[in-house]
Amino acid sequence: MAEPLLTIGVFARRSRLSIKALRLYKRLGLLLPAEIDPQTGYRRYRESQLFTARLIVGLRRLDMPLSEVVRVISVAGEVGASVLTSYWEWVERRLAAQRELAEELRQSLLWGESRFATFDIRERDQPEQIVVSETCAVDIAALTATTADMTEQLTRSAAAHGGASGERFVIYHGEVNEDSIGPIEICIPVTTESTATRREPAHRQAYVSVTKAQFGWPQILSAYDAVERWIDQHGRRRIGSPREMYRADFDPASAAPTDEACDVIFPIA
Amino acid sequence: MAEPLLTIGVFARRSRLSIKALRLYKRLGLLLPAEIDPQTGYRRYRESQLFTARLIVGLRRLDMPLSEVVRVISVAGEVGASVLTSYWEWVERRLAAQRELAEELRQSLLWGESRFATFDIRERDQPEQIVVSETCAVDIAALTATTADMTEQLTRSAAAHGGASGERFVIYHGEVNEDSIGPIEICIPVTTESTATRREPAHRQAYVSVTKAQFGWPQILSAYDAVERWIDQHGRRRIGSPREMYRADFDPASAAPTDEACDVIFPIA
DNA sequence: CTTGACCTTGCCCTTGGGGCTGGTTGGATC
DNA sequence: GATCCAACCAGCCCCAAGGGCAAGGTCAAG
Repeated sequence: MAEPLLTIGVFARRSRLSIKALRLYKRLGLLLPAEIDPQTGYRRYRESQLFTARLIVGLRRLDMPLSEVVRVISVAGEVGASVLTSYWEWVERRLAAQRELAEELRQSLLWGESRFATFDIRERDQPEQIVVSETCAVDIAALTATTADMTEQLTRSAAAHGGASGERFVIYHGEVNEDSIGPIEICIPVTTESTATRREPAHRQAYVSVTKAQFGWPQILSAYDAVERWIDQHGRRRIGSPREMYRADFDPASAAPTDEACDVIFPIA
Repeated sequence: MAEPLLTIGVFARRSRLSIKALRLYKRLGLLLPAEIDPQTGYRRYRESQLFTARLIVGLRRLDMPLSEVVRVISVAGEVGASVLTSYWEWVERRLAAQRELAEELRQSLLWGESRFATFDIRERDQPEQIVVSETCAVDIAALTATTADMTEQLTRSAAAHGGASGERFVIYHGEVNEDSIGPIEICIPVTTESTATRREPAHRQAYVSVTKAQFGWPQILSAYDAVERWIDQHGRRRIGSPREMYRADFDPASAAPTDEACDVIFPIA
């Protein structure tokens, strides 16, 4: 016997989707009515479609975008479950980062701008360096993984050039903002020159040391800003892209929030 | 000496807000330029406004709506921090609920519709009851708290009418959906009639017991649906609003997932 | 036959901007 | 003084994921 067909109103009530949503999902091909009366345009749904509809309700309550919902329901079963799992892991990662940021912002609100004053900007001369380097463009999500990868590669490369002779640094040639990072160049100083190395010219630099607590995104922007402000106020002039030099002995996992993680550096005239 | 004014471009770069966002925030009164050239319309920002701008960047990264961001930055300091804190608590609460739901959905994807078949729908006669009751409309977020509140009130009221003579139940007179709940009526059966009581007439009812695991939102909808389907398929007819009757011995904190939490009930003809 | 509930499409609204266009302006150079 | 380009302005349409409403067609009960 044929499954009874439900009108859109009944289907909406029983699925807890709105009629508007059902029409949208039909347009998007997400949940197609079992049949559409060619005369009247009335939609009819099968009762068995309620399962899919409820699944969509649930996934939307997780704020999963419809484009991803499509992927889950079109390949239901284990594959769909794995899409859901990886989406949820993404949500949890994002939330963990936001949670840290929320705490930072709370402190910032309580202490006001005083945090800005605590930066201790200095200047120094940086002699010429021979470096092995690699340039790439990544977004902020992939930043950590990519730099780790590239650092490992470069460390091997450095070994072939007399070994690292200083601490690695990253030059941010392009704009660094929330969802895209201009080209970045990872450099490791080495002792021996070759065709695989380049010379980073000597220059004077203004810099500040930032702690692990100040190192995250976007907290570190305050450090950049403090240095830029210092440069303005002290009549210096920027002459190159900013860079970050990492402490070799810094381990994000074990470091205390007040341990120094890196220097934020601007070359100046 | 006067603070130097920054053009919108410079201010955007240093705050990491987009020019588009800055223009929007001006329209909304969220972050007003220090001055606007009456001839050219060029905006100029004070350097000190960078602090606010960065705060906004951070709050937006927490997905805080601009309407709430306004509240934080307009009352910065402790009050702003408390707005942030309560927003963040809301986020965490929401995420905790979503996390549970995600796990439910994962199971659902893996097991398919088989979960539907496990409902054991029955019918029974419900004799007339004398009840003390209270009706209100709440949204789903306040549902738990409100019902707890009202239950407490009614329990006291019931004590004045001979004490509770049965298990409390809630009649859902209106549509129950994600962000609004039609009027709900909380009822406690009592022994003694008075002007504060009403009679709930005798009727036959179809019902199913749901476990703690099925009790959450929107999982419980499957139970409602199973009963409705049963009613259709067995030629019965609904004659009233659905209700949930809670087990007196059910404690959400200590119950196992398979413990029965309540009955989902539809009066039938 | 009428009434009211239900259904259709279509248009504009939301949030927080992004993208693009066309028209000024500012500062530097020729 | 002329030119040139980068920066700036306002204004328009676009996104997701629908909500609200209007104008009109359909269905079933009384």
